Amino acid sequence: MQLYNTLSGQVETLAPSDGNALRMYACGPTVYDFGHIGNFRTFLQVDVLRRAMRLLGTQVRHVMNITDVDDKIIRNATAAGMDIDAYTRKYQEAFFEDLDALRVEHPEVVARATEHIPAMVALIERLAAQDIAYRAEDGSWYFRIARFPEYGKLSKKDFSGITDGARIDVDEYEKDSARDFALWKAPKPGEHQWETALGPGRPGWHIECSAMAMQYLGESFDLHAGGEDLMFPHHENEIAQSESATHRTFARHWFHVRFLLVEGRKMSKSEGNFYTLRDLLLRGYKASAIRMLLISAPYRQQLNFTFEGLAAETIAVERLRTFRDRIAQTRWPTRPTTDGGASEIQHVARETNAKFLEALTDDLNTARALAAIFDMVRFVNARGDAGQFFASDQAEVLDALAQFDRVFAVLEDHDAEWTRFTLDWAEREGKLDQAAPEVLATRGVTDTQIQTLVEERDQAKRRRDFKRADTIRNQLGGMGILLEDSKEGTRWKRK
RNA sequence: GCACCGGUGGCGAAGUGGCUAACGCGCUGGUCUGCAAAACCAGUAUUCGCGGGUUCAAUUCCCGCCCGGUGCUCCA
Repeated sequence: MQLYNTLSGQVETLAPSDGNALRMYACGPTVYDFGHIGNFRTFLQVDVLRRAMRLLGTQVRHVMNITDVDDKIIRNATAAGMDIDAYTRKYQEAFFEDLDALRVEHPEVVARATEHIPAMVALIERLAAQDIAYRAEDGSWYFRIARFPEYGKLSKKDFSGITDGARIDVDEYEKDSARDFALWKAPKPGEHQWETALGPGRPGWHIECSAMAMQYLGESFDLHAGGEDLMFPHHENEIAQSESATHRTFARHWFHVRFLLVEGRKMSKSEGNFYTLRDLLLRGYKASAIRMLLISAPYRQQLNFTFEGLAAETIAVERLRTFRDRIAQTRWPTRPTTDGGASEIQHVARETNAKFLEALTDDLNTARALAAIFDMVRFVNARGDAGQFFASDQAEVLDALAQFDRVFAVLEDHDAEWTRFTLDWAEREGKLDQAAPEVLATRGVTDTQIQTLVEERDQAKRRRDFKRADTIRNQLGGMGILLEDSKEGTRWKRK
């Protein structure tokens, strides 16, 4: 795997340093609200990376944190009159449901900040022992940036002008240098706090990732991932804390996912283009199409998320599924002459596999990987139409699709389940009015009902009662069902 | 303002110092079909934000400008 490393600014080989599992840490969500598509682009790209590594035969030990205590959580929980645990639990559950809907593999370890306070305290004490961490008058602890000359090496910033000792009161905390960042925050009245050797309070934001990453992956590990915004200050601070404490390289490889645009603009609530996954599912977009769109452009590219694009990916996913079904379900003829060698189609399937892997290992070029698959689809479909596809070709083509799907994970159709799940959720939350009418129309329709109508139409077709057959097709169409007649019978799918 | 990314057809996007500028979607025409759907075939950017430069040759390298994004203390 050749992967761009933010730290070096170069594309480098990514491999486990110890020859075993790739040890990777990815910054997870702050659970104060439902995840939006921007969050999920990052989680999906990390998913593509870990799936690609596994496809290459590398095991992965992936740790993800859940930030379940921070300013926003405290603010929102207080406003809701809730304990922070009760408040964050809801969003944690929702987060994992959303990951499942998007078929994002769960990390091997999920680490909650509130469950790792002792590890954070120990790390701060380790820094305090070197006088790198210091306690301010109010009881907060800060990291002395002047003691870490390499500060800025990840984000390529020059902080050499930072002077130590100048007392600047930039906010309500007192610190020695304006750039010094909080390791531990003294409690404010009524706030959730922990009694520790450092005094009462709660952790600063950055310390959790350092402490938990090192707890589960060791002081030095292979890869650290996150959204591009986290590069500074979050990741820079993690490096400073960790490397000051251990005098070892924290993470060797840094993976940052570029932000997406929505309809050509940055996504923000004030722009009115801010979407959670659930918003999109309620509008009738399929989870698989959302996954496909968010991973179709390479992670270093600023993807422009549009509804037109989402509709396009819905169709693209459908085309791949239709192709897979066609190859798998058709009774293909036996190859007339067998010279023992691989057929042209078998060659194409193998070449597709090779191109697919080559694209992925080239800095996760998902766009090129997809192009390889679609080239095969077009070629094989054409041969199939021409009667030049044989039963002996089936396995290798399906193999290529399977390999593709180990990374892209869009061929299995769980879309209707997740739409139904989201509708049930919306009903409980009193948000059903946000669902698109077409989505609501499909809601009560069961597979059995559809099957009955499909059979009735087939019978009508057999007695050449096309008027009746078309009536039923229209009826099904109104229920969001699309029919496909073929020699093997009638297939249906939800739009 | 400073730093770093990016601007490729109707939309999303790959890519390269010189071969017909991938792929997906859309659109137009055709084949197939009871009609559709699916699938296939053909067509759909003389051109890669704008201006200048380097070069035998630039979309690809350099400079300037315009536009978008990110960071500059807690937003994936």
